[in-house]
Formats: sequence, C-alpha cells, structure tokens
Amino acid sequence: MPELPEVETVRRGLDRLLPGRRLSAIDRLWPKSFPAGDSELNAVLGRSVLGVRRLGKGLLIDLEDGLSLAVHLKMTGQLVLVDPASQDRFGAGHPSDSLVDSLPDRSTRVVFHFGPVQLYFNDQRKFGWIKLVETARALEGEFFSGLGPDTLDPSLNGPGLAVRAGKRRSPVKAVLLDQKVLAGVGNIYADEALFAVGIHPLTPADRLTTEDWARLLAALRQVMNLSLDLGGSTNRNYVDAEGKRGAYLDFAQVYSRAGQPCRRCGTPLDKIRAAGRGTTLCPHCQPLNR
DNA sequence: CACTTGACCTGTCCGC
DNA sequence: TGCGGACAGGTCAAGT
Repeated sequence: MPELPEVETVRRGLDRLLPGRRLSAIDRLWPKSFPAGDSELNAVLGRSVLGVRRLGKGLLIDLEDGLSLAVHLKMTGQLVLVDPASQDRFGAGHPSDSLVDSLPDRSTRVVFHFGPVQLYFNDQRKFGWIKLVETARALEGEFFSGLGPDTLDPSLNGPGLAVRAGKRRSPVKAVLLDQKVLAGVGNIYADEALFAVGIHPLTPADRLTTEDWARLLAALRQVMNLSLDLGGSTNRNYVDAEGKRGAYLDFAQVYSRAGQPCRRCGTPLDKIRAAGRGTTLCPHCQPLNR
C-alpha cells in the first residue's frame, strides 16, 4: 500500500493523536504481525508515547525509556486510532467514508490499547510487521538500515541522486523503487514522476544525465507534495490514522489509467511490466529512445 | 557482481 | 453462478 505520502499522512495523524497516551494492553490476533515474547510485551506496557517518526516507508513509534515500535505497512497495512470519546465530543461521529465504526474487522492483526483508546493494526495481506526495537538502535539496526536519503530530504539534490543511482544498467524504474538509493518511492509515484518528465520506465538508468535525475527528483517531490495535500492515494485499502481515504488518485496522470487517454496528448496509455511491477505510461510522451 | 524472479498472504476482478 | 488465473501500494531471499 503506502508509499511516502501515505506513510507520512499516517505519521502526522498519529503524532497528533498518540503522544502522552499510555500503553495499557496489547492484543495479538495474528502474532506473526508482531512477533515478540511475553517478556518483551510486558516491557512496553505502561510506557507513554513520545512521538512518531517516519523513515522512508517505515514508522517509528517512540515510547518512554528507550524503546520504540517499528512498523512497516507493506501493501495493505493500516494504523487506525479509535477514540470512543471523540464521537460524543464532536457529536456527529466519524465521516461516512470512515472505517473506524466497524473495527476490529477480519483484517485486524494487532490492537494496542491506550486506556479507552485503541490503535488498530489492520493488514489484509499480512505482509506488514511490527517489531520492538531499542530507540537508539532503530536507525542503525536491522529494520531501517541501508535506507537511502528520504525523497523529501532537502539536503538531497539532483547531482547527489545521480551519484547514488550510479551506473546501473537496470531500468530507471527499478532504481527509483530501490529504497537503498532513494527512500519513499513506490509504484504509484514512480510512474507519475516518470510521466511528468517524459522518461520511459525501461530506460537504462545509466542513460540518464545528471539533469534528468534532477528533473526526476523535482517531479517526485511535486507529485508527493500534491498527494500529501490530498491525504495520499487510496487504491483499495489505504486509510489514514483516523480511517479516512486519500484523494490523490483522482489527479493521477497515469497510475491505474491503462487504456485511457493520456491527459496530455490523448494517446491511450500502455500497461507494461517493469522491475516486476505493473507500470503505466504514455507511449507518445515517454518514448524509449535512448 | 548486477540484476531478476519467486515468495510471503488475502481478496477482487475478469474471462470462460 | 462457478472456477481458474492474473493482479494488487513492498521487500527479502534465492536464483540466473
């Protein structure tokens, strides 16, 4: 599911709603989603949340006294906070497109209780995970080590990305999806950015100039910032920390629009396979010519 | 070594 | 309707 804009939207919601809340109980309905021993689980109970950070597509929920919950949502993971009191407080209850009224549901894998408030980890396909880590080691350890610079990190520029991408001959799309090169890009925003700059996804990465990488980075940031403004992309499962869907796909130029006319030139969009992923492009605006 | 493919899972959609 | 197959936002390990 979630790429950088979706994970960041979840992070913002959780970082607004969770800090100060004390973890009182954990229900593991599908223990493989959160493999931990009883002693580990007991160790986190009673600790309050300090804040929520994002590393690429991963999340770190920092708790008191040096422990953190590392979370990866993979394709279909959700973290949704339900506060029973908020319905009374705001009278009207949740938005009609919200999923929170029906939780837990069959995709609920783990429930974190903060007194009367619940944080649901839902994950239809069970690819996502939660792991307990020492805060000090979270960045260097097994979970998020090796991540490249964040796509929205302002200290990264075009030449820097060009160096990181190196002289790889694999398709440019495969390089964009490699989290060790650049963290946060997934299938949707890779396709959108490649369309924006008119580069065919199968173009060997070593054919791109430094200028190309700079334009690609700028395009990635533009589509991601637009998506952040719109609450992310919801294809099927994605919802934010309050159960709300994202609206970006209404504005997508190519993703999930195969066969439909290019919004720029009218040519029917092609669907191909690149880096093992379904890939949509405009054969006219993104010629494979280098 | 660089690069690609299969596996992890459940659910949905499409064609026969 | 039913059934098989392909496909879905990500990332590893294993393969070529």
